Order: sequence, then structure tokens, then C-alpha cells
Amino acid sequence: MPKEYNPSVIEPKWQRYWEENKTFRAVDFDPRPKYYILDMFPYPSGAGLHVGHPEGYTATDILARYKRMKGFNVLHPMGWDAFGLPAEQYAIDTGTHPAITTQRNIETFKRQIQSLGFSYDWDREVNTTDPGYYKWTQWIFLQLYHRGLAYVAEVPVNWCPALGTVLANEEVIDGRSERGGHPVIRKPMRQWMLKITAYAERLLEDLDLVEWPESIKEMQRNWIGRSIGAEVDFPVQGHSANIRVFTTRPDTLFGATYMVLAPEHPLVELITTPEQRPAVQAYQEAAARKSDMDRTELAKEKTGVFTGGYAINPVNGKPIPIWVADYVLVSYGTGAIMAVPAHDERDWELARKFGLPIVEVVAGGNVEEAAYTGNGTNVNSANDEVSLNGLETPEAKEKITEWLEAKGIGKKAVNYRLRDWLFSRQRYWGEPFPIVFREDGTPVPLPEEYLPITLPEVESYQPSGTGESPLATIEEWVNTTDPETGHPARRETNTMPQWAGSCWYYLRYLDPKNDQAAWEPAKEKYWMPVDLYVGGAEHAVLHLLYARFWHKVLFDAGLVSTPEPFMRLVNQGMILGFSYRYYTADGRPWSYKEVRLEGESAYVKETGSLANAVYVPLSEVVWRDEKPYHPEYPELELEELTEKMSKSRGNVVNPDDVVREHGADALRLYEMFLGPLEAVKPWNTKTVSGVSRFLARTWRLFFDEQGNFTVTDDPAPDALMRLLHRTIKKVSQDTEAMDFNTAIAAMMTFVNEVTKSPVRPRSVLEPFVLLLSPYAPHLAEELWEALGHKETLAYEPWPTWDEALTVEALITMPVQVNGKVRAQVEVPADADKETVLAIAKDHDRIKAILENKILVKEVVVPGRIVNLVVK
RNA sequence: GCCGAAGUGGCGGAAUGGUAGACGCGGUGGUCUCAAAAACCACUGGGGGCAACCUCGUGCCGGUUCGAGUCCGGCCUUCGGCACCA
Repeated sequence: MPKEYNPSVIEPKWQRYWEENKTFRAVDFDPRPKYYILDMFPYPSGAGLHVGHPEGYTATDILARYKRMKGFNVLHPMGWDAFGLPAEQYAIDTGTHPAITTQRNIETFKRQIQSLGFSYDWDREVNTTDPGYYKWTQWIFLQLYHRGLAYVAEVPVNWCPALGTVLANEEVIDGRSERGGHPVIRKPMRQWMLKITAYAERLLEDLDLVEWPESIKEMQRNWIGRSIGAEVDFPVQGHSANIRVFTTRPDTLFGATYMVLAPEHPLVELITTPEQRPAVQAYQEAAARKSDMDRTELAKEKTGVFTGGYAINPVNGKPIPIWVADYVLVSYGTGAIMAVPAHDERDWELARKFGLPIVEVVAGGNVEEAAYTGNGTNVNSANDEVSLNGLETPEAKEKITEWLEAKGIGKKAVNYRLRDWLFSRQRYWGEPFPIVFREDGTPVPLPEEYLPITLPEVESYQPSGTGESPLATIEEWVNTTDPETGHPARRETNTMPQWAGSCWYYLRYLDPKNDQAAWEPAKEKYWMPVDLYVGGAEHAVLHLLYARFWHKVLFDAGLVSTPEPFMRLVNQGMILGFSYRYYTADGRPWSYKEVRLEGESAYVKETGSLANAVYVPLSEVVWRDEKPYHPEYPELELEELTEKMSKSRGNVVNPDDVVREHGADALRLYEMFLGPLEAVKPWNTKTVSGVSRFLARTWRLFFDEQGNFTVTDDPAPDALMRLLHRTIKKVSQDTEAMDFNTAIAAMMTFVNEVTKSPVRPRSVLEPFVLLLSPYAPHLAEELWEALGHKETLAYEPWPTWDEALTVEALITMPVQVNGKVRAQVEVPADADKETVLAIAKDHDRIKAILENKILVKEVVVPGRIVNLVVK
């Protein structure tokens, strides 16, 4: 036996043992209760793992190991979300096939993940880029298609000229591409859309079925954005057309003094008068050229142009002018609004700017000064048939909606902010669609037996530039035949977005090698739903919403048995890194103290010059008097920031380095000891030594300096027994609640106490090894073996505690006078109030304080506190 | 602007309405050593006092309570998300 704790020897040993014995194989249909614990699978990037990845993985691994010991049949799988832009970008730059890059990255990730001792069932590994996997992604797409949930549309999309591709809304941030920060403009293109809006209501309602953080549910609710109101038709003067609007404030209908159409609204053409046509067309063209960012930036000042046309306000018969303005979005509601300037801020601004009438219909504000958007009592709201005057807002809404319905010119309506899901990318490295187009452009879904439609080899990964994917250039792949008619047909050259593969991977884990079906129904029934899903909050909305949508479609198709896929969700908080920076301007460096920040820009205080921030990698920072300095300019003190880890900030911590220096068990423990799982917290490599010391101290409970085994079968002293049972209770409860940081603190206390004791009783140390095992599995297995066991401890029953042993016979109670602690008294744990009070009042200090005072009130909380109130 | 989360020592953090600061890092002193590292032991929120102790202290202002980091009302700051959504 080695003399010292040596993770570099014991960790590979146990990793090999677990792999060879398939210790963590999940058994289908086992009679034990099942527990499905899922990690968000990673995109295997070229940069390898950073310390953020193992945070969630360690948490789930601790829970998986704990649940096994509690008698559950645990499914804990891992896989790769491997389609996506970075591999393709790399292919464009180097000509390396993305499959090769992907394979290489997966190998690195897998090696790194395995070096941390996670108890995954590797026989269930999945890879979204494997044709055996994406065959079923394509198959699910066909299910969506056959249910009328996938359609082709010519829609204005976010076209990024620099990337040569179309981006999803969520990939555009402030009008620029999320990757690379290139400008994005709107351009109409033929796209696949998924009708997620058909499921809006259920996606909203069923949030009640799942145990997720309230904040995530709220984000999803906001994203779906349900609002209740009315649809109202406004006849256009001089035409047979109607303009339909959606409004949440039908009660303000009498105050509608003009209308606004989105620039893209189809009726603009019809309504515009010849005199106004040039102005309207110019406005439309300007709006089309604007990127989303430009539109948003110009939002400070409302713009718009009169069409020359008029509509009739259906409640009072008055003609009202129709305007075009880009603050009305074609993609929300009906793309047209009734403008009520008195009670809507945007309408008020436009009305003020162009001198349009403002008519108050809800009392409560001063509409001359600002729009009044709150509730109130209706005024000026009556015609021959209906009057809202005197009604409060909710009643007014109801009454006018009834009237509109009776007249057949409007009805109650629900609208969602959620849009249909733009489901195609003009990229090579993604799942091809199982669709061909006939010569007339009709899409034909390919029969299941044609799947998978695999990616062809290409010579260049460069986007075609026309907006089509590189696949469009491979004639022999694109040109095919319609399986129904045998006529020539062309393949769809778009590919699916990265979300596709991650929308259902949790189902493929159930039956990963099945080539006859995506999964066997009986296995789905056995394992689903996922009991615990852990991942980053960055997927709070999109991944989780998309996956829920697919799951509900599969549920409706009878392919899965639960309405929701993920019963419980936990978001691990991001781990931040320390970064260090200074500034340069006018050819010289400046300290952060010499610049002032204005938003994102920095200016030298002295000269006013614009300064650039420069980051110094963590490894190059020079420390003096605990302050960070520049390596080459010794006087230049650096600014310390805690920021998201990224290459450009030089603050990325590689878990390999931590494993090399301290071992995997120490890394696991440190990740969890950092703070609560869900909190955002900074990584400080220096303090890993604390948990590392704890593990070495644990080792020394079992071995002396000569490497002799010190554990004996002697009976344990009462104090140690009680300590053990308190520790079992605390670690059990905290592990269950995922309060891993405090569970570790309890184990540290245990080790500190036992270290001070002269004895090493097996009856205390053996259960402790089991408590430690989910957290530091390698060390625990090694100690378990040293204790004489031949089998892994992974399935040993979790220790139980005796409640009687967790409480002491004599307890120390604080005695307060007027809420301030003045003394400590020892009392029997089961003493009644009178006894406790008597002991407290008998204490010398208390006696002294109580002298010459009137005792007003005596508070005794058994086992907790005594408080004496005096005057 | 709207929605959500959070503000506690030098630092990460801990506290069913009941002794604020567990556990860890860092720091100070000591043991061991020729010396150092490692390890071990003790102390470590601020102020005052030789000491027993006293006093202040959980972002700010109020409130409820015998008792508030915790509950209530009103602010401030930071972070995350959304943002012309009619």
C-alpha cells in the first residue's frame, strides 16, 4: 500500500475497474425503481472541456451514485451534440472534413470526461452526427411533416452576408450574429418552418406539470407571450377590404383615431393613394433595408408615412387615416393595429409627431401630457347601440367584445408572441431533410425505408453564396428521382439546425443501438420521464421549449407515454474566471485607474483618447503585495474582473491541469464545494488545495506514515458514534437536496474530529467511506478495498442514521436578556421549560443582570433559546 | 422599461424567525526540522478593555416580533433574460 494519498495511481485503477466490469450499466426492465438522470450533452468543441462542464456533470454523478446506493436502477448516459457551425467553419478554413474534426473532438472530450470518474453507462453513448442517429432525427421530422407541422414558406429571414447563411432569431443579438458579431439584414428566402405555435397553449399550460425553477418557467411563459384581447375588422373606405387588427384593449376602441400597417402588410399596396405612393414606397424600401438593429436603434424616434387611405372606425363610423410605420411588426398579431394615442405610448408618440388627434376614452391620466395606459373608467365611449361610459376597464372590455361579436365585426382572440420555428440552415454540417422537390416545386416526403439521407462528400464547404448550402453544388446528390412517380426531382439542400438532434437525444439513450425503430416503446414506458435534468441556464428557453414541443408531437402520435419529457430541472450556475486588464491609447499603456468608462467604451482621463482594453492571461500576471501587475510594465497595476471564461480573456481553466495536480476527486469536490450548485461563482484554482488536503487527511485516517493500515475492530467511543450518525444524517439530507457544498463541509468536520481521536474504529470509518463515495469515488473505492471488500461499493446500501444518536444528552443553550445573549447554560436535552428557566436564572451573570430589574416576560424555546425580557 | 435572481468577514460561502460568520482559502503565532517544504496545533469581523467582558455589525430606510441575515412595505446596486409584441 502506498504511504501517501496518490490520486494519479488510484484514479486510473478504478476507472479501469469500472469500465471492465461495466459497473454502471443501466438494466432495462429491472424490477428496482428506475431513476433517469440526464445531463445536457455537450457540443464537443476543439477547445476541449473547461471547468464549467464538470460542474453539472459532477452534480448529476453524485446523485446517480447516491441513488444507486439507495436501491434505484439508475440510467445516467452521455453523448455528443456534434452538428454545428464551429466544425464547419474549421472545414472552410482548413478543408478538413467536419466528421474528422468532430471525431477528434469527441475523443478529447470523452477522454477528459472519463478522467473525472463519472458513472456513465458508456454503452448508451449517442452522437447526433452518426447516420444511425440522424436517420431517426429525419424520421421524427417526417412525423412532424405528416402531421402538418412542417411547411415551406417564403419568409423574411435573418441573412448574414458575412457568414453566408441565415440565422435563427435567437442567433441574432442586437442585430448582429451571435457568432462573430457580423451585421444581419432581413431577406425573404424559402425556408422550412415548424408550427410550434400550434402547441403554444399546451406548452404554456403544461409548465404546471413540471418541477422546474420558477424563474425558468417564467422565462418560457414570457417567451410564449400569451395575451388575450379581441380581433376587430375595420372596413377600408372606398374598397371592399377589411383591415383586421388584434388589440388587448378593445375597451379603447372609441379612442382609435388612426390605423397603422406594418410596412410589409399586403394591404398597403391597395390602400395607398397615387399621391402618397412615392412616399410610401420609399418608406417600405428603407424599412426592408434596415437590419433589426437599425430598426431598434431608431426606435427612439417614431417614423411613419400616411397612405392617403382611410378606414372606418366600426364603433362610431368615423373615417380614420391609415398610416404605415415600422413600429408595427408584420410578424405579430395581424400586422396591423388600431392606434389609440390617448392610451398607448407608441401611438401617442406618433400622434404627437404628426399632429394626429388624441381622444381620451379612459379617465385616470392627462392625455395631453402622456398616454394613460392604466385601467380606469370609460368616457366618450358610446354610440346608438352600446355605451361603455362609466364602466371599469375589465367590464368595458367584456361589453364591447360581446357587441362586436353580435355585430359580426370582431371576436375575442388570444395571441402569442411565440413565432413558428425557422427550421432550416444553409449549411453542410447538419441533418439533410428527407424531402425532394418535384419539378413543379411540390415537396415530396421520402418514405421511411430511404432513411437515412446521408451527407455527400463535397469539395468545398464554402457556402454557395447565393444563400444555398454547399450541398446545392453537388449535382449527383441533388438530382434524384421522385420515389412515387420516378420523375426527376431535386433534393432539399437546406439542412436542419443544431437544435434538431438535441430535441430527442434523451429518448435515443433508452435504446441507442436499435436500427429498426428510434426506440422500443416498452423501454420508453419503463424509463421515461427523465427524473432529473441538469444543465446551463443558457438553454432555459430555446432548447427546452423545442424539446418539449417535439415531445408533445410524439405524445400525440402515441410514440411516447408522457406529456412532458423532463420532470425536474436544475440549472447549474455559470463558473466565472478572474481576468486582468489594462488599456492602451496613443501608443502607450494606461492603468484602469487612468481611464473612465462610458458604456462599452473607455477614455483616457487625461487626454480623452479612446482606449482599448487589453487582457493579460492569468498565467502571466505578476503578483506584488497581493495586487496584480503587468509582466513587462512593473508599475502597471491591472484591473481584476470576474467574467465568463473565454479564450480572449485569458481566464480559462483547463480541468486537465487540475486533475494532474490534485486529482479527479479533488476537482469533483472543489466544483461542488465552491458554493450552491445554482449560483454563479468565480473559480479560484488556488483554493483547490483545501479539498485536496481534506482527501489526504481522509487517507491518513486509514494509513499511518509508514503506510500501515490503522483501522481496528475495536468498539467505537460514544462520541465518535454520535458524530458518525450526525454526519450520516446531514450528508444524506444535503445530498438528496443537492446541497453538495454543505454535505462536503459536514464530511470535513467529521474527518477533522476523527483525526483528533486516537482510535480508528471500523464501525465508524466504514460507513463514512460510503458517504464519501458519491463525491470522491476513486478514493472511496480504494479505501473500501483496503477495508477488505472484494466488490465495488457502488451498490452497497447507503448508510442509515439512528435519530437517537444524533442528539446529545446535555445541550448548551444561550440565554438572552432583552434579545442579547448574556450567558450559556448546560441543560438536559429533554428538560422542560421550568427546569430550563430555573437553570438560566441561577446563572451568575444572569443573576447580576436581573438585579433591580422587573422581569416582564420569559420566553423558552426548548432546545433552542431562553429570552428574558426585563424593564 | 418589463420579468427573474442575488447583495453576509480580506476571499468562496454557512445559518427550520432563536448564539451571525459552519466549512474552506488567505493571514498570524507555535510544534517538528540544521533549514525549508509538507504535516500538525492555536488564534483570526470592526472598535474598546490587562482581563472578565462591553459595543457596533448581514446593501439603504421604515415596520412586525420577546427575538429579523431570514417575514412585510419602500428604495439602491449587481447579474441573467426579454424588449416597439398592439
